[in-house]
Amino acid sequence: MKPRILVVDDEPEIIELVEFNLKQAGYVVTTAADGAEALKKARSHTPDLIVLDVMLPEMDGFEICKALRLDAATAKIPIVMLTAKASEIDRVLGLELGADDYLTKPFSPRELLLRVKKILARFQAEEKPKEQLRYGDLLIDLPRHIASWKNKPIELTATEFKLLTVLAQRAGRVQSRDQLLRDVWEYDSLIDTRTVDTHMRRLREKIGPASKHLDTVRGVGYRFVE
Amino acid sequence: MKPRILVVDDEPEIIELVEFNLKQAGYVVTTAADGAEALKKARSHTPDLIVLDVMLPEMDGFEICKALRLDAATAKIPIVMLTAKASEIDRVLGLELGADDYLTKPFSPRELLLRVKKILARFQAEEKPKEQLRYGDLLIDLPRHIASWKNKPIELTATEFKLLTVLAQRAGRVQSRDQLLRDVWEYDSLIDTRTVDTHMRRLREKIGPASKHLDTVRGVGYRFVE
DNA sequence: TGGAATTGTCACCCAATCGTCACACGGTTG
DNA sequence: CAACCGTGTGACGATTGGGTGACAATTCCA
Repeated sequence: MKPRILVVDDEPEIIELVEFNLKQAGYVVTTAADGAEALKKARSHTPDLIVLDVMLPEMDGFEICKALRLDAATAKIPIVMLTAKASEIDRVLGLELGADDYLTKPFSPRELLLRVKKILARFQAEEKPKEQLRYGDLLIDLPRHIASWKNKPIELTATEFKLLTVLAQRAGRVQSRDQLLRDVWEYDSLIDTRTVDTHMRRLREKIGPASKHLDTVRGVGYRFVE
Repeated sequence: MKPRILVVDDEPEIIELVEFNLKQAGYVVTTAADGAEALKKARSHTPDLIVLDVMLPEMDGFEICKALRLDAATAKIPIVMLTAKASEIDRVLGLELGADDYLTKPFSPRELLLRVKKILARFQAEEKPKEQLRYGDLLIDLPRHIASWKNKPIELTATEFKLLTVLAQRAGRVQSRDQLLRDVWEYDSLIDTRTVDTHMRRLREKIGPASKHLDTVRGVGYRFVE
């Protein structure tokens, strides 16, 4: 699963440069041009890391950083700040803002990649994602990529498995179709299709009795219930 | 409601000084002289903030800090560290320990008060948009998209749920029909319909006894009362 | 290369849900 | 006391959202 990175900058050239290099390196990149957009996307996409320029119109990087830290949904996302002045560094890394790393402009793409990689490694090591999810007779084994019901394996395709996994990992919480399209399909969806529904149907067929875990919440999305 | 502060130090004079000043400033103060006592009181009192000396016999401040962070019951309590050496500051504030602020000894009471006040303000601001709303026996769980009365789930449609949510989030304040149309239906219309009324009726029917929370304010709109 | 498996999209259908209306009710006003 | 206004209520037709089957495109794999 590729790490997702949100890049926040108002200068299109910088965005392009950063986006290109990060994508090249195998990350999934979203971008935002201002504070409001950044906060919104940080909330909805829950990226694994945020690259944040200090110099922004309206709401500056400091404020965005603070706002991100205050929201439980985004508080733990590591932040790399892009700053023009060396004098800002203390503030950036300090208590008040708590960014996780910084780069002074101009910076080399290689350098950025190094930092990003380092930080992601640190944070990934920190949180050990569960390798197995068990709900009653349903067992989902992430590394083996196997789901089973009463110890009998269920044949699932890659997409179906991922869909089930994403839902199970957020057990209890309703996931909108948009969210699922993003997290399972890595679309930046604006399109309206029945794709999610169809896959839910196939998934339900295949997992048979275990489909009691898969709730439809009309008008909202789907939910995995325990 | 006065914020509660736990002060941990082994020197009686310091304790006395700090306690006096904090009480003077309107805080409720508890004290602890060693690590074991500190952890115990942090657990049982769940203070809003902890003032923690680094230099302690047996278990030092670093260890206490770590222990506090590891226990879910105390992990989120902000900590102000008292430290003798400037060289320790990095470690205190760093990822490993994650204290929220520090003071180097000797410090002035005024300074301590300032820090405490600042941090408490920050954490109060953090009172984020809640994920759950509870009013007596009525529970509204936003991410799960479930409302329940005395732990028994209430079947609500998407619109009804949103209506209830919007009213509950603005509990106490009257919402006009126009406001509700905007916030729940995302209409920008000035049209005059009985839509809101009808949905209020359906909502009241479904939530049964909990409808005592839903007031009609004649000529104005509706209000959620606690 | 060719057949099988997988995937995304579409058209259709049905039930749940929604918005609206006509009317009933009750408090308010003159 | 009667007209009036605002809200509650019951009913109904329209709309919507999601399940379903089918199909073509794509990928996979031998």
